[in-house]
Amino acid sequence: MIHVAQKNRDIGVDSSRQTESGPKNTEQAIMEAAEELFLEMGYNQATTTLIAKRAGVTHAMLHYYFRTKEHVFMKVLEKILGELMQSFRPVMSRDEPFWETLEKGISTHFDFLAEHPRFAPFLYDTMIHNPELIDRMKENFLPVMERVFKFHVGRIEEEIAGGRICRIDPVQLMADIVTLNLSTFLLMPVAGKLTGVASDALEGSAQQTFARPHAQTCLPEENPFLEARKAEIIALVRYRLYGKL
Amino acid sequence: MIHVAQKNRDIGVDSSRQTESGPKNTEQAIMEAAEELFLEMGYNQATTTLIAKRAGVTHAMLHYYFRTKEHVFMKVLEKILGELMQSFRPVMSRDEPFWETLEKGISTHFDFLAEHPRFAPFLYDTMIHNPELIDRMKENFLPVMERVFKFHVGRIEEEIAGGRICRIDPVQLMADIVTLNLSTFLLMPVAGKLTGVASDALEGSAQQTFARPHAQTCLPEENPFLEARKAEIIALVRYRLYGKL
DNA sequence: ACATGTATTAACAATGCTGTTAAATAATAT
DNA sequence: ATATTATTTAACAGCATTGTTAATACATGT
Repeated sequence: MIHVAQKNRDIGVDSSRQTESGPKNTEQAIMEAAEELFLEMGYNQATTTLIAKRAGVTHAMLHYYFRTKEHVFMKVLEKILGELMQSFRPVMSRDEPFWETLEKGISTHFDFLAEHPRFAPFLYDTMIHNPELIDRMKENFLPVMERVFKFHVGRIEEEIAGGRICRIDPVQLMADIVTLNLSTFLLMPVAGKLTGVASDALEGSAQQTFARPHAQTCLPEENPFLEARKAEIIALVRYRLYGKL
Repeated sequence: MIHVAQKNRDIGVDSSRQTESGPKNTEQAIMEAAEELFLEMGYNQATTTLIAKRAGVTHAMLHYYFRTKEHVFMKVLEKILGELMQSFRPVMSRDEPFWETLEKGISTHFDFLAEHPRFAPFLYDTMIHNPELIDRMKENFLPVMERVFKFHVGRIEEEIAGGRICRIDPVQLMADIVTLNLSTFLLMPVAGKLTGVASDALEGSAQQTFARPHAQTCLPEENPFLEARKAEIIALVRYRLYGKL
């Protein structure tokens, strides 16, 4: 195997002004391999040796560029959470009607998870097995999430006060939305195993988890199951708020 | 430390006719410690050395009674899944009206997860990181789960055909129910970390995960949050089926 | 050409994990 | 009492993992 960094050095690649994707210098090759493997297998299972191997680099290089496994992980997590935070920027408009905003919020959340199908399992796994790693990241991304959350809770409360939707605990409704969206990518792949039935409906769609490493994105528009699932989640919330028994 | 088996042998305890709970003979002490640790930390993190230590037994004893770590795990999993299957027995009556049956199904599912709060995280974790262990158990418990699932799908289809509920994909509805219930115990503890808000609402309730090992049960009746959550999930499904926009 | 800092390699140290084994100890049957 | 079987211990083998290090190759400026 020709090691990336060596190869690039041979052909005189300047690592500081790369534009295309794909492995460039050793450090970046390690970062990319690490992101893949951490998302595929979680922190504990993704060994530094494996990461180095996928990066096409000797194992010692990882410890040369990033002192420890934790340092690699923090860099990777930082990158992913940055993308997450960005995706929520356009949802915070007070100019739109309530339902349009809420639907856009649900949809945006769902779409982000669809575009990063391994993010939900990865995050959950990390919180369970390595909560200290998440805690150390909190300061950076928690305030953003909290602002989004409170924005929607506030708007729900306004609508209830105005009698335009049914009385409901806003936190419960947010819990409904968040868990339904996350579950689509967290539990559905596994649900088939439990029921023996849903697996047909899920075929080739949300079926990627840690166990199915290499599916990178799955957009609802291109995937009938995800499209249907997203519509169902929005329907659930709409009936809950506007349906009359 | 006085080792259980030794101690019990000293005082002449007959392991075959024990009735009370708590460690009896060495084998049972290992089983109980293993169940605790597997549920707390998952298969990979629960080392045989740790299990033996908690059982108050030397590490070699574990390999004497159960040849391998896998054998211990299979025994434990068998026990837990047995309890799961039992809990679903009373839900399969065709004599009740549709909504009563469905509500009972939702409630039973929710209550089982509430009584075994670490079961959902544990099962999910095992399916992600050690799917082969689950697969080997499939024959025993999958048919039961599948029968329950198909029973409800069938009844939903009948109700739709009779025009008594709105038209909806039964699999989607089942997905809603299963994921909402599971999520309560799978994602809620973690949701607080993400939003920074829900954590107040969850205080001291579903807050136990792998990270909070020692909470054994949490019944909805004794826990305002869980009671509210269960009611909300049932409400969601009811509005979805019977609500008019 | 040479000096200097950077990148890379291979080998190793330390730790922790699963599983084994030989010997010791206790219980039980005869 | 003695032989036999079941239980327990301590030590160890083998492996994987994280992280280190000493030596080497390369790049670049002078």
